[in-house]
Amino acid sequence: MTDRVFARGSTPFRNRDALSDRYTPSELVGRDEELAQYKEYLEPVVWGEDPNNIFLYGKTGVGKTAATKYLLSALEADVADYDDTHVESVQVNCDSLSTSYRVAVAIVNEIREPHEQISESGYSTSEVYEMMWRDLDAIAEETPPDQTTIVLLVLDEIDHTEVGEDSILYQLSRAEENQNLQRARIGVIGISNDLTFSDRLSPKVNSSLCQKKIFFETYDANELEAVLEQRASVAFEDGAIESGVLSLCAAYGRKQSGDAREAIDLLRAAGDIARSDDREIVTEADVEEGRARVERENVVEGVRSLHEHSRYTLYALSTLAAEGETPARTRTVYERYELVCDLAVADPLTLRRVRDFLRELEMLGAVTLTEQNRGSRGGQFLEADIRHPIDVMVTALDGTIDELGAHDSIVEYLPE
DNA sequence: TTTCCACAGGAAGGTACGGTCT
DNA sequence: AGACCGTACCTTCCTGTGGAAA
Repeated sequence: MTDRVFARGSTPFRNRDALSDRYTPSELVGRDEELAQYKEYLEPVVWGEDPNNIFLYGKTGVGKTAATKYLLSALEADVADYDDTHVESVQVNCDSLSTSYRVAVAIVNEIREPHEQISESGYSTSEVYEMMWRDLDAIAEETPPDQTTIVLLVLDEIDHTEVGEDSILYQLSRAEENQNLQRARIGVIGISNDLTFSDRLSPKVNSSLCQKKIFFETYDANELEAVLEQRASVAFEDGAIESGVLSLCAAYGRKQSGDAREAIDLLRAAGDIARSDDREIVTEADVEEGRARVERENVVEGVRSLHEHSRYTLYALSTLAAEGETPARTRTVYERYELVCDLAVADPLTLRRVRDFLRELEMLGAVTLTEQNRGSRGGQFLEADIRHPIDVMVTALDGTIDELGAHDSIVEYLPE
């Protein structure tokens, strides 16, 4: 009777979802100045006037997206009380949308119903732009003719998109002069984690899209702790958090350049550890363990979604590490990589390509690369090493190792 | 100060693929 | 079916780099 697999035991959580990405707190802590300014810039919308284009910038996890969600939902709700104006927001995250074409497709698909979605290829760029304008205008068509329709287009992580002439940002900045829209009035809210992004824009686009700029200051230690306290008070039972836990998470967030999201993720991971241990109290030790676990999980998850040959590269480097041959220069890694390709019965790609893989793996946090320079007796080169213990790499690479067989050097690290 | 090493990584161009349109 | 489109993924070529040595 008692040997069930799942059971609810002790938990420190009251509402764990309050620590999720999707959760919008009822009040934003420590962002008073930014919110006041933001609100002022949105004011014309309340009056049914032409909206400002607004540009938010600041490091990751400092509340830009949260502030936007919070203010826009309030704005949409409050303007609904005035029957001469209708506000609607269209939100698109440009992460992984590196081309204008894809951003435009994403905007169209965001507006359209699921059964009318368009595919990500096949059209010309100008066709997609036309669809975009038509769809934006269509939002206004649905409202009574005497109503002013304002569409706020939120482009989150806008710094991931291209910026050249004819780019989507250029198109958006000229919507008015080109009379692309008949009825709808559009305001663009750009959100960037890259502080220098607006410098990359042409002066024309810059002055139009970055009409009103708001800089989101990095959270200082106090603000960060206040943010955590607020979330924790919703997420955890009273007294479930040992003193010191929050400041430890906050310190970690500070280290990640004031990133509240990282700090919150860490707090959640610590809570998860306590819960899986069937405890009601979260300790500082849980935070430490959570930190290691979060980092590992990111790597393991990341590696799974990598390109096949990128994993071969990591496999090659891991075997070198197991033999104590790291740090190893790119050339050495490449030679081992060629052996791995032999195992895989695959043609090896070029050295140039493997260099790209190594950089990619570095971004993921799986690999460290160090620049070396031995002058005229060796020149410049990179040295690579794995960033986590070999057994973590073996876990991350399990599918690949199953497929290719284990290299002698790593056999001892394989799970039973 | 100049030379030189050994590579890093940008640029350009090719191919294959999954799409749409007529 | 066949013309076109945008993109992922490669290769090839080549310029730039920074410190040790002369």
